[in-house]
Amino acid sequence: MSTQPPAGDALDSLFGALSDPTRRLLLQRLLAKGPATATVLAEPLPVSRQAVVKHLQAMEGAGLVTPQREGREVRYRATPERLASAVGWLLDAGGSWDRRIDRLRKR
Amino acid sequence: MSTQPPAGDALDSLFGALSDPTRRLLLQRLLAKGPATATVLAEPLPVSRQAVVKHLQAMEGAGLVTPQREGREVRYRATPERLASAVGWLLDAGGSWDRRIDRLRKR
DNA sequence: TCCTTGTGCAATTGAATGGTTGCACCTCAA
DNA sequence: TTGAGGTGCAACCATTCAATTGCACAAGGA
Repeated sequence: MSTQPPAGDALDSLFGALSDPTRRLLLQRLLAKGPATATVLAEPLPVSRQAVVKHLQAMEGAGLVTPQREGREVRYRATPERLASAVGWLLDAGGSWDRRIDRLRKR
Repeated sequence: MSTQPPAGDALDSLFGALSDPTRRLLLQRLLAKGPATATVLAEPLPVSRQAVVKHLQAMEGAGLVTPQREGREVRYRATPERLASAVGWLLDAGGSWDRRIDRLRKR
């Protein structure tokens, strides 16, 4: 039930969210170093805080991230469960067409 | 080397290609029923042939499909090897944060 | 109480995207 | 040789998207 039925729309926003390098970076950063606020996340990046906020909102829409208010700040936490949906679709589509996928299946 | 080096750009176009429902559909169709021309692929769809051509070009840019001229037609063949790149990145990013991914890893 | 810091909201801009139509060109079969 | 079917190219349009800026507002700390 959980890794199975990513309805079309969900896959749209999911893959869409992953198609941007900044967003992939944000996701990796959140996964590696834990929750953080948009302001902090924007610091090392060459874009404004607002830009980061928008990216995070897109990611939230895709279910990749969850905002959590704490006092006057908002920490975003990575919720990578949805990544499994993407993997699921890919394995499903790729099926047994590619040896490389079979290899990944079993690794 | 093969499932490894999805340089940023490659992932952009790859996930980007997968973020559109029509393109996912085309890919599945090509995988399921083998190579076909843009004209044929467009028939059951609610969009024009040219729209399909553009989608196929985007997919070609992502390495998901390869055009092959045969006489006066062009058959597009699915080349799902790149899907492994996507899966690779997802597993890498997801790491061991999600039980569901671990499950998929071993299935 | 002030003042600073972090968020949220809105308007704007420029570029990318998805789609269409029209037409020229090439290939092949009568 | 003529005509029909399949492609390719280009212009165009509407929508979405990434990003910026400016400003108002909430929450803590001095």
